Amino acid sequence: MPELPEVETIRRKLESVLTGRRITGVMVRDRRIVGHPRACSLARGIAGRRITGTRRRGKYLILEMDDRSELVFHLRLSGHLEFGPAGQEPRFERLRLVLSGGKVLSFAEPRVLGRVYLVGDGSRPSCLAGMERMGPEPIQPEFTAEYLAGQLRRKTASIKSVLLDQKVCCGVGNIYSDEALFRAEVRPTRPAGSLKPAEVKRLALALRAVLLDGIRWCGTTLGDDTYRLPDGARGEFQKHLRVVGREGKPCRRPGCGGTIRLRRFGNRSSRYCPRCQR
DNA sequence: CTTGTGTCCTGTAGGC
DNA sequence: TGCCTACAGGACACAA
Repeated sequence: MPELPEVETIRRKLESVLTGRRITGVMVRDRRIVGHPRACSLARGIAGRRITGTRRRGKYLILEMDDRSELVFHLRLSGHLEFGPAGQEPRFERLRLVLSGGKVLSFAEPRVLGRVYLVGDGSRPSCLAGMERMGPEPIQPEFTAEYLAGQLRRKTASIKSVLLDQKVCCGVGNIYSDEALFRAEVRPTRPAGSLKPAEVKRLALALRAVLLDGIRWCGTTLGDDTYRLPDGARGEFQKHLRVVGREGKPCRRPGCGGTIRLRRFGNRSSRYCPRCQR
């Protein structure tokens, strides 16, 4: 699932190949993926524009246009962006941008949960309010142990669900929250407000470290599903996961001897080592 | 405000 | 073989 490291990897790959290219054609193949404005307005609005750069905010990927408008993608669970020559469009393609130089950027999304938005200079549609309210990037210096402690204070919800709250730490999803909690030796079911200062500090550092590792290894491609780089390549971070995808296997911490457990609470699954996460 | 639950979506895996 | 159900889960609406 595309989380911060996956979206950042996609952004870095697209930055070099998209910047300077003009959008010569737009094909909305499924209008349900257009979040704002209407499909026809979005198509009209970006046709003929030149892409001047890319940005990322949390799990949102933003293409900057020469008229200061922005094309904003959210890949949700199964969305991916594919860049390549015309004529090689992927399965489940929902939006196609035909680009100068004979290239195509395809937004493919089997589950139709992902969205694309066109945001004009200054205008802020209410459907993107979530992006406006988003907390700091966990890989930026302002994401400190003190900040995190303030966010966790007096909260009774599980630390796992608080980590998934984009207002607290944006870009974190199910995979990287489990991995960060393992590295910090904190059990996902712990009430957020019950973490001791040392645990909060470990968690802030672990979040940062695991997200940077994820970027370093170009994201996580589990099995054959979903996440790929824009050229179809796989990420490599799945080789370095310590709990995700390791249910029933021995804990990797030297001398631990525990077995990684899978537990469902709320309506999502968590993996953790019951021996070293307390 | 906080917290938990349901909903959107559809392909795929697994059971029988 | 083929049908059916559970599951994957990010964001948000909504209820308590």
